[in-house]
Amino acid sequence: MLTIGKLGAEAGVKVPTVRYYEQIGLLPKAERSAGNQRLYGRKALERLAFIRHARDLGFTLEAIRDLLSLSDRPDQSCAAADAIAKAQLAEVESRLARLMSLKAELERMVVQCAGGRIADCRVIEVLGDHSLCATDHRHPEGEHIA
Amino acid sequence: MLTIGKLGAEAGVKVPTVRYYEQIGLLPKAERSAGNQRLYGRKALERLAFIRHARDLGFTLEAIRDLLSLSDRPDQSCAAADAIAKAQLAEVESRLARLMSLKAELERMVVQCAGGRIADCRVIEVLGDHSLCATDHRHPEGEHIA
DNA sequence: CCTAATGTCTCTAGCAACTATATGTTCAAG
DNA sequence: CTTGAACATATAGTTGCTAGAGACATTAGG
Repeated sequence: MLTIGKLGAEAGVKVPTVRYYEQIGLLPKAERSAGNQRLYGRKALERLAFIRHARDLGFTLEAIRDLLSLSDRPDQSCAAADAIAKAQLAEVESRLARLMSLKAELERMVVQCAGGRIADCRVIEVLGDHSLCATDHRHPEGEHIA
Repeated sequence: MLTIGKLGAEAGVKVPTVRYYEQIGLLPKAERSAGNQRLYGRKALERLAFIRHARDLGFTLEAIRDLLSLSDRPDQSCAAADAIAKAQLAEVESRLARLMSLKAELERMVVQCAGGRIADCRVIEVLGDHSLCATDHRHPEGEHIA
């Protein structure tokens, strides 16, 4: 049996985060020792590693909640899990596309800064006037990049 | 003079967000009409557009605060603005790199899902076992992608 | 066996950057 | 002159944690 600290270290998750996951119901309530400390077995470690890994991949906790509830019922079709992963992939792709154009714009901003005065600063100038953009970053619905 | 709604529409920023920016001091306190409604001129619109655009580029409000205070004193060197933009560029590049490897992994996850049962689901399997990753996404310091 | 250090417990509050909700006031159109 | 949209304030909620306070548990050293 692992204490919360060992568990966190094994899974690469901080202790308060583990408690937080329990609090919001992503992890089941842990067994307790005689002295009221949380104790975890191998199953909890696997579940936490799953969560950690999915977070790394950019899944939201809500998506992870869905994936976990799917994997808790292993005899159903994998279509739902596939759909979640595909949605995640689509989101990653769109973030990628946006970031690439941002990178291009930032590079344009940065090149010409050779110590001039602010008044001539390309950075400030570009930021002040959207029409100088090469690409169009308008968002459909208040969506901002993270 | 524009009311807050027109201003927001012009700049592509929602009304509560404009008020929020005023509250945290990114925008100066607006003039008020006889009936206590905020009124904005062209300068405020430009400042808001600047903020909006910088947010689109992924700058934090703190970075934007710095950029704004730089542009308020236009006779200094543009080195500081350049540094902020370069830091932003570096961050964008690192996000890009991570996202590209995530994309690859998600694609690997998704391909093999042809309606099998959850028990054999590649999505769940890959998420459950980090060792199946082609690439290594471990973070140096608890840093998670947004 | 005792002590000191570390680890754990709960609870609350804070972070970014907004967004939503509730309740009330002002303004412009018909 | 009335109605309804747009405005005002204030508070609380969102996501995914992180940090702090103050008290109890456990473990390693002497």
